[in-house]
Amino acid sequence: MAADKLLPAKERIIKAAERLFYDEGIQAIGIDRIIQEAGVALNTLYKYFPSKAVLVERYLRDRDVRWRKWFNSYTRPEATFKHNILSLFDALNDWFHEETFRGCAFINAAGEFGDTKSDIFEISREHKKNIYLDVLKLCHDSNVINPEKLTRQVMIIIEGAIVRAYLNDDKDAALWAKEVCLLLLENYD
Amino acid sequence: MAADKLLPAKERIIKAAERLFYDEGIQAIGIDRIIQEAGVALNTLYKYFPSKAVLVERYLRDRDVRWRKWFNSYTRPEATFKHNILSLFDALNDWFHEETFRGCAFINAAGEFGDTKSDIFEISREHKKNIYLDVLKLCHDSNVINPEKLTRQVMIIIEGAIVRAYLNDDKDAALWAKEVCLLLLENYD
DNA sequence: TATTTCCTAGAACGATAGTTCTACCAAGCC
DNA sequence: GGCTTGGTAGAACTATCGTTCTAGGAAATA
Repeated sequence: MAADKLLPAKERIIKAAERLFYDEGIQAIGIDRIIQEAGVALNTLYKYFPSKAVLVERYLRDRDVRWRKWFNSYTRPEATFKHNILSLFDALNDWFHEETFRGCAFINAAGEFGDTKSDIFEISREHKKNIYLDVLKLCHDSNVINPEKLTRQVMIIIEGAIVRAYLNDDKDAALWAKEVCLLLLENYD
Repeated sequence: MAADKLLPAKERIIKAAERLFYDEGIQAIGIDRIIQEAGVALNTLYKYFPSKAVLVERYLRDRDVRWRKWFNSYTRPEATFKHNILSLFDALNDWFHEETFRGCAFINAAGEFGDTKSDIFEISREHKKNIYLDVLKLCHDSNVINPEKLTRQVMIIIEGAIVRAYLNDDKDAALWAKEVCLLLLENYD
């Protein structure tokens, strides 16, 4: 409907799909809703994306890159690894308070399709692994004995905060999580 | 197909629906699959459940009760609250190592439907709140100053472990989580 | 024997949604 | 002018799926 007519059609499709998929779920959104929201013809969509599945993949892969880029932007190379890890919870806190927050797109996608649609599930797994690796890189800069273990525990706190913020509507979950993480970082052997 | 013919039809339907919904997702399972798995006729299903939505609700409500009953069975009234809370992670550890583990049914359901199908989303929210209240009750038996805050933080660790165990295939997530929780309990003001 | 209850088998309806097809328009370029 | 490119509009095909309908069987009860 009210899509920016300035962008080329393909970009408008991607933008519309992303918003709708995240807001209302992948299976809940039909092609019709997407072309309506993007303001393009049905033919145009199928010209750029041969099937809905391809568009969904594109949505997830794009979001993986963009989300992590945004997430990591809260860290700085010159800061201590403790400071950087704690900063991630500031990112979460900002996210949770956004009007558009509707949980983790990948947890939701995995919930929609499970192992059955293995493509989508695998992308979700990769996303989670990618975040893990990003955090692991932060820990590697420290003199922590077991960075893998620490990263796993940090990731547990991060994922838990996301779920709580969404399903328990606890928008301050990042604050409580940050406290726990601080405790973890200070008491780490 | 190979359903116990001993149980009455309604029970077989519930059992089949539960297994299929949890294993493959709610939207992924059609009525046909359920009646096939339960070994009942289509008419029989519609006799007991006027619509799929009703059956889904039944599935979720039943699972909420059963899951929490199982979860709480790891605690004992005579034990200290610290011991009881840590025992919850033993429960999670057992769960994660089950062959049938496929994450939290309610996180998955919420991911499938989002706020759109508000009934299902609300049941998922209630489930999460119920667990929170169960844990809060454990904390109330202690002399902790701020039991609500502690409970929130414990819940973050629990939810995080579940997500990690599922989406990162980290079956030992409960062990790392238990360590974090121990740290939290020992350093609590 | 008649009747009710519980169940089965399978066709059929109706809506939705992904996908394809036909027809057409406007702009830029050779 | 003719051709390609990129787009629109909308009908139509196809499959799936939730749901309803018809017909009938088997066992218990009156």
